[in-house]
This record gives sequence, structure tokens and C-alpha cells, in this order.
Amino acid sequence: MPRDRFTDTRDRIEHAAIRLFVEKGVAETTIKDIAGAVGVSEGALYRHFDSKDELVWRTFERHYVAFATTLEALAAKEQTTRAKVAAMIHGFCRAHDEDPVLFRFLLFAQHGQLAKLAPGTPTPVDVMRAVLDRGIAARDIPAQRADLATALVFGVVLQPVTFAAYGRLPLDLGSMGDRLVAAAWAAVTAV
Amino acid sequence: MPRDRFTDTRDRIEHAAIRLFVEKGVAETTIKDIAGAVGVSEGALYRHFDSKDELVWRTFERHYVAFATTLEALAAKEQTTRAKVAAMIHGFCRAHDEDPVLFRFLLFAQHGQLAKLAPGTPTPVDVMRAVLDRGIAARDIPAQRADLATALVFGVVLQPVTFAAYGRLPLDLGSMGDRLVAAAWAAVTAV
Amino acid sequence: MPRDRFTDTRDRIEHAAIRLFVEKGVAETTIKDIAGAVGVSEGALYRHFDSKDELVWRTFERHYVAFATTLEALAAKEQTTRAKVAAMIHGFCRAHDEDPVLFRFLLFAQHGQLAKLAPGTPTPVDVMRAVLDRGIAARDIPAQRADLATALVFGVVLQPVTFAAYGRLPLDLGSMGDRLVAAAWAAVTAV
Amino acid sequence: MPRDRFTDTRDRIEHAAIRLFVEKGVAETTIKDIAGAVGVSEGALYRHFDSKDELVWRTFERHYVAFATTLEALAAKEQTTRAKVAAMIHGFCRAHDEDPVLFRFLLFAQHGQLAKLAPGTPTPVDVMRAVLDRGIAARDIPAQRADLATALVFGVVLQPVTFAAYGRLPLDLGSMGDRLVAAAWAAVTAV
DNA sequence: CATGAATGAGTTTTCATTCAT
DNA sequence: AATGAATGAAAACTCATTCAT
Repeated sequence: MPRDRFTDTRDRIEHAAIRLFVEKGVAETTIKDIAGAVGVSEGALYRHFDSKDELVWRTFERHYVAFATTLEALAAKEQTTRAKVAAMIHGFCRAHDEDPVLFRFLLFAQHGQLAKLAPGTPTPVDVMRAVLDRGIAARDIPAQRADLATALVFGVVLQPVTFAAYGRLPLDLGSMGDRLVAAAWAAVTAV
Repeated sequence: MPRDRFTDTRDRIEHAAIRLFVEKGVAETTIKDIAGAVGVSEGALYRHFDSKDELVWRTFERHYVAFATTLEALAAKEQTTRAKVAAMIHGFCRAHDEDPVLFRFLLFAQHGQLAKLAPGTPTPVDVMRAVLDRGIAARDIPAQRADLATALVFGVVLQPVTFAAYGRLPLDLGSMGDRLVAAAWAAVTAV
Repeated sequence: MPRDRFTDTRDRIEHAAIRLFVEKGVAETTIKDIAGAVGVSEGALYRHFDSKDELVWRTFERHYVAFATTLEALAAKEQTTRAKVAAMIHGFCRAHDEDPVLFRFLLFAQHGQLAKLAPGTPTPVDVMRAVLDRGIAARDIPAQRADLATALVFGVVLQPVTFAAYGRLPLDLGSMGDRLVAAAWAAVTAV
Repeated sequence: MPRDRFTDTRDRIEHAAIRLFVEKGVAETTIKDIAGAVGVSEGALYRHFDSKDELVWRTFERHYVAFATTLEALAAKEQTTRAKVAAMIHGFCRAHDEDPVLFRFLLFAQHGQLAKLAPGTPTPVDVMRAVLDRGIAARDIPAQRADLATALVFGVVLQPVTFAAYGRLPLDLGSMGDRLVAAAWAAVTAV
């Protein structure tokens, strides 16, 4: 039991923290809240994280970068621009549906954290932008500012996540995947 | 006259607060920060607002409701669904360009505040949703969940705001207004 | 009353802190101790000092530099090396006798603080060393390493302070001033 | 051989602790610091010492008393007061040069520990004072307060140690031994 | 004997809010 | 109305010590 408890205390902290961060907000979540949710003392958290800031940041960065990597792999598997975009959008939906709480954390906690990313770190935005940029160069997509195209695709995908978080849409974005792909592609090509 | 000075100070407080809220986050902004930015003492703020929470809430509510009202009026002036949506999107752009900081505050600071709105209060989301819902009923827009359609339009409009906040897009959304209308309409009709 | 209390709260904090630092040690003195001794809340201290470290450092630096300046002035008034040294030693005694607690703070709290002094800052050691160095150059004192001579004079003067702190010697060093001058001079010239 | 390893670990702990105590101060040195420096776990320290306080105290007392005993033996070998004082001062220098870090620990860490010494325990100060006291009685030294004479000798010897710790003097006091003897004797006889 | 996660009591620090002037 | 020192409650963080393995 100690091994098990030991091994995943860090994970349990991260899990509980993410959930609380999404529920109440990062600043509104105290170390006491997290410790209480995990069932350990407050001091125990500091064996696993140097500070609350570090807990937030490490958690954010790890999953954020991992997600960017996942998106990149999904895009790499496809040939056409549309297929790449579709694969990535389905990747967003899958990531969301697998762990909506984590996805919301990445979406809502960005503000303070994005600036801390090391300059060259690839982000989901970068990955999408690169695909769209090449699609524009290849004339798969009408000529336009790549950043705007990226914003349109992200908006089409992420706003439903926000609506789902507020209960305005169901939690399984997967079921809307094809629709979101169609909408995003239409938005991007509607010049 | 005292009224003027009072009003003026109150406005300056609100302005400074909004700016700081957007820059650092609501929880991360202290009364001291705001007082310092305005150039008054900390205690003086309490002549104008009962509490920090009230300052946040009042500021948010006032502008949020006003913006919903503006949107409603813009939509009412138009006849067709598309024209109503277009008018509202241009309304978003205008509101953003006139005061990007305020717009970001309304967009980003929502989390804690939205739940406080009195149940019946009309929000921008409600206004847009009503127009789209009627558009679906009138077959101006293909049959679909009105909430999803609303999310798509909001996503197309608000994500560029986020990108602008991060410097990925220029601050004048107005110049992209027609493009956003086309994109939003394409997204909504791309069933 | 408010004016008075207001004006010297900072001084009262410094006074109480110095006394406690000398009595129990800097690390062993808590903010609570200091606040309790002054009769204010713990939070109140932070209006006057940014942190405990800053309280220690500011207090140390201010008095340490002031004392160096005092010594310099005392030396400047005299012509001969011996007279300069004598004046400084009497300055030490006077400073000690006027406020033994402050003097001990400067003597005992040095360890952590000395390294923080800005590179060029003149210290009592520097002042004494400069006088002795010139004395050696002028052959008023036998040729020797100026640092050693400085150490000898400081040892002769400061060790009695330590003994006084432990109750082995009376608190009025002033009464031993001439003796200390004689001893220091003898030590320095006994090559 | 458990004994050897045990002893060895214990010594390594003591060594590392002393070094850290001198570098950062006793209160500023954590059990974690010491364990890290030794390369063992934190819990392991408690096999060798009951508590941090005990570690500090035991380490201090052992070396402090041993040094007093050494001084006493050195003095006992000599006949005249001057020879006794000279032998002791050379003993100080030798002790310092053999292990400057340990010597500094005994010198600087005293504050909290001196009061814990059992009332009759002979200290270096006592040993020196006894010799000087008898020297005064025998008129080898001019009549004066024995405590002051002791302070002068200690000051002449220990201040160079402090200067060496700060890099103002070289680490081998041995080379200055005769000079320090001459200075100390001059200081004491310069009534 | 060793490990190192966990504890828990303390310590420092923050900050919205109050209040005497 | 304005001031800003002071409060007090809560937050983040530290660390000697314990304990199950």
C-alpha cells in the first residue's frame, strides 16, 4: 500500500488540483483545499511541488505540450490540408471527451501560464497555424492571414467546449466532431 | 462640483481596475494596485465601492448588460437572419475596437461573474441564440441545435479577440468584420 | 496621539527588533515576537518593512554605515595616527555605552549581513584600516600588514564588548577607554 | 564492521553540519541540508543524533571542552606566565590552522550553546583567565582586572580568526603566532 | 540501519477592510 | 471625501521529527 500511495500521491495531487482549479479558479483554490481533497497534510504538497505556482505551471505545461505533440502526430498522419485539420479537430474532441476537466484547465488556465512557456515551445496554436499556413501556400485554402484562419478554427472548436462547461452543450464533443470539421473548414474557406 | 469629481473618481477607479484585471487577473489585482494606479488612497476606494467583489461585479454587470442591449437593438433593426447576425458581429467588432481592454474584461472575467446574473437577465449569448433559433425555425439556417450554432458564431468572433489580446492579430477587428460575418455564416450553414 | 504613534511606529519596531535580535538571535526572533513587543499586529509590521529579512538588513545597514561615518569624522579631527586611533576607540566606547544593545546587534548580526553591503560602502573596518595604513606609510607604526594591525585594534576593542555582553565586564567601556587605547597601540607597535 | 561505518557516518554528519553551520548559520541550516551534504536520508540523521539541537550541542561541547583541555595542558607545561600565554596562543593558532572551519564553529556558534555548559565546565576563557589571574598575583603582569586582560588576549587572537574567515588575512595563523604573542603581551602589560 | 513520504505545529506573508484623524 | 496606519483572518510556506517499509 505505501508503494502505491507513494507512487501516485503526486498524480493524485495534480488531479485534485486540476479539478479544483477548474471548479473554483486557480487563485481561489488554496493549498488547504487541494490537500483536503487528496487527503494529505498541507505540508505534504511541498514534497512534490516547490510552490503553488510551480504546481500550476508544471501541470499546465506538461499537458499543454503533450497535447501539442499529439496534435502534431495526428496531422502528420494525413496528407491533405483538410484531412490534417479534420484529424486535429477530432483530436481536440477526443482529448476533451476523455478528460473534460483537464481540457478545461488547459483552456481556462492559459492566461497566466502561456507567457511562461519557453520561447520555442510548440503549442497547439503553433501546430494548427503551421498546417493552415502550408495549406494556404498550397492553395488548399484561399489566401488569407494564417493567424486569422487559425483563430477561426480554434474558435469553432473551443467555444463549444466553453458552452459544454456551462452546460449549454453536452459533454461529448465527439458526436459533433464531423460537424465542427465542416464548420471550421467552411469558416476558413469562406473568403 | 462634487458630483462631477465623484463621478470622475469612480470612473477612473473602474477604468484602472478593468485594465489591471485584464493584465493580471482579478484575484491577482489588489486594492492597493488599483488605488496606486488611480492615485488615491486605499481607503478612498471604499467610498465608491462597498467591496472589491462589488467593484468587480458592478463593473461587469453594467457593461455586460449594456452590451447585450446594444446587440439586441442592432438585431432588431434588421429583417433577415443573416443581416441580424451580421449586424451583431459588427457590433462585437465595434465594441472591441472602441475599448479592447473593457471587451477583454467582459470576455475573460466572466467565470466568477456569470453565475451571479439574475436568472432572467438577457446576455449577449441569449440575444444571439434567440436570433439563430428563430432563423432555424424560419429555415434561414439549416436545422441544428441552436446552442451549437451560437457557439460557432461566438467562437468565430471571440477567438480573434483572444488572438488580438496576445498580439497574434491586430487590434482593429473592424477591418475583419465582413470576413468574420462570412466565416460565421458559413460555419452555421455548413451542415 | 495618532501622529505620535504613527510617526514612531517604525522606530519602535526597529528598537524592539534589535533588542530581541540581541537577546534571542535573529533567526529565533519571530515577527510575532516583535509585533507583541511593540504592541501592534503582525500584519502592521509589513507596512513598515517588506519582509523580516529587509527589517534586519535595513536596520543593520543604516546603523552600520552611520557608525562608520562617525568614526571617519572622529579620525579626521585628529592629526597624528595615534590620536586618530585613540579618537576612534573612544568612539567605539561611546557608541557602545550609549546603546549597548544596538552595538551588540551590529557586532553579532554581521554574519549574514556584511555580504549584502554594496561593494564600495565604507565600513568601520575600512575606516580603521585606512588610518592604520597611512600610519604605517608614515612610519608612525612599524611596517606590518595593515589588515593584521586592524584586526589587533578591533580585537582589543570588540572582545571587551563581548565580555560585557556575557557579564564578564561592566557595561561602561568608557571607563576603560584609555586603557583600551594603550593596549591597542601597544599591540600594534609591538612588532 | 558496523561500528566503523557507524562511526564514520556520524563523523561525516558532524563534519558536514559544522561546515554548513559556519557557512549559513546554525538556524539557517536544515536537516535536509545536512543530509544532502552527507548523502544520506533525513531520517538517517536521527539514528545518530536525537535532534538537531543535540547535534549542535554535542558537537560544540565535545570540541569546546577538548580545546580547553588542550590549552590547559599547554599552559601546564610552561613555567612563566609569559610562556604559558605564548603556549596557549600558539595552541589557538594550531587549532585554527588544523581545522579552520571547526574553529570558526566554536567561535561563532557559541551564542546559543555557552549557556548550556554545566556550571563548572572549564572553558578556554576560564583557562586563560586563570593563568592571567595568577600572573597578576605574581606581578608578572601589572595589576588589572583579570577579565579585561583575558578579553585583550582573546581579542588579539580571535579577531584575526574573524578576519581570516572573511578573507582579510591568510588562513595560516601559525605564521603570525609570535606576532600575536607579542601583541597580546604588549596589550596586557601596557597599563 | 536506511529511506523518504508524511505530519503538524509554527512562521512568514498577504490583503480586504476598518477607523481615527 | 480622503488618508493611510492598523487590523485580523487566512493564505503560503518551512522544517524538525516520525514512521511504515
